[in-house]
Amino acid sequence: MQPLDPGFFMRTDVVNLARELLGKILFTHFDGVRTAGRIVETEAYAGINDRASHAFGGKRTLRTEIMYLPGAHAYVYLCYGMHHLFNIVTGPANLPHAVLIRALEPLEGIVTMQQRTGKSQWDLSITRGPGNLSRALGIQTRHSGMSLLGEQIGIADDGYQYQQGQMVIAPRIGVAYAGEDADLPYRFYIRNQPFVSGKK
DNA sequence: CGACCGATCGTCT
DNA sequence: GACGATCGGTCGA
Repeated sequence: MQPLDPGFFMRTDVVNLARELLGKILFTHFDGVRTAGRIVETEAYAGINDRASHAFGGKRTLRTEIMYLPGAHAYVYLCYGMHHLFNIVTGPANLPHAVLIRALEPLEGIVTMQQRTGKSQWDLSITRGPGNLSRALGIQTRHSGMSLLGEQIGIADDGYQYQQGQMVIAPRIGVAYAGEDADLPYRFYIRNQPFVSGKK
């Protein structure tokens, strides 16, 4: 178990990067409590030329300014008024690329995850879907802009690697508003992995 | 199964 | 004032 090379987050090929994040570990360490899970589903958001990206057209607002930070920062925003969606900012400063983490296989702190999500029994939905996994790991919009190279939130590598044949490439979910870009093959997930979101 | 719907609120126009 | 990078429930076939 070791942190990723910081240079990994500075790469400009966000789509490849999203695929390579499959199998890595997302962890949080808040108030002495650690929770972690293996990333099994991601989506790439390719900056100013991607109609599905909050930074499309070079849009800069108080919220999206975080996307323009250099790589290895968290971009967290509130969706539908209730879900905190966690993204990894990638690339150099002022290249607003990001990878949305959509699902995890729980690894550590499962009891804490159940407490945070209010689930009394084992349930696949605990880290299935971007809103659910953020709740399980305690990630909120107040963490937007936080470094992923510190103690509290980060990406780790335990050497586990999925085979190419286990990875599925697909269009992103919930971006119909993006016109043609809604069909871009920017979603990556592990075949037959029960925590992967989406229908069936 | 699939389609639809309500919850809920920060952000931007 | 409108709108979501969602989720979980309901309803009908």
